[in-house]
Amino acid sequence: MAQDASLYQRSRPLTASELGVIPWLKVLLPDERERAVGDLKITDAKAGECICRTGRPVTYWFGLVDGLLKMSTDNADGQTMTFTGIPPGGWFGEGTALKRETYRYNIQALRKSMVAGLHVDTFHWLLDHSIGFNRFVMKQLNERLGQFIAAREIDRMGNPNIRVARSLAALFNPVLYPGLGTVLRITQQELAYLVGLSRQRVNEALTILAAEGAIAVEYGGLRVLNLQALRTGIF
DNA sequence: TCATTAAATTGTT
DNA sequence: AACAATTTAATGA
Repeated sequence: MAQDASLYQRSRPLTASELGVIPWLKVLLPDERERAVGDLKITDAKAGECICRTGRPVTYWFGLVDGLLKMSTDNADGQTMTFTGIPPGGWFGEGTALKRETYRYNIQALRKSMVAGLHVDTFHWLLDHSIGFNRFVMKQLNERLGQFIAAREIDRMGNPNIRVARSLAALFNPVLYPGLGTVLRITQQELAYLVGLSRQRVNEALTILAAEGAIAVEYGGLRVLNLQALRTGIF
């Protein structure tokens, strides 16, 4: 339950390889890129730690360099509803950063993660100066909208197998998370937290999905063989 | 580089 | 929820 402030204090500049994971840097012009890189900070987040909590003022636009995050919100009953997971290369909070509001959801680290932050002022400067950056953010917002709608459907679905399948498909969404290849490093325990099922039920679902040929289960992760099948639930 | 040990992850009950 | 089996990571010769 560390505060945001302590996160920032542990921050440091990024290494070259860490910069390579940030998708939108590639669409910037040299001078824009220089300014953005100069302002980027990176911090470690321990497993279970909160990156941002609802109600806190926005100071940074966040992106994941390494690890796995979960985006969720607490509804009135105290139940937490998970919208989506965020794999490396994913950036979030642009909606709230745009309006300089407070966060509307929680971002929690599912395992030890490295989180990069860009100050909102620089975020706005990029919006004012870079066409490429605007295009990236717009595409991101549009995709996110679709994800939130899909998340509602997933939560309504009773069949856990389909639920796991859809959640995996969401994690693999290549537009929103371009940094991801075909292998997803996620343990079944982490996936269970993400989907909101028990680990053994997730294990069962994964076995079925593997038998259908949609994925291949590996130690400490899995490989997506048929993304279309995961999305539609038709094999 | 290889062997041994510890830790993490998975598959079952 | 607890167990055993398996895989990876770490350690040291």
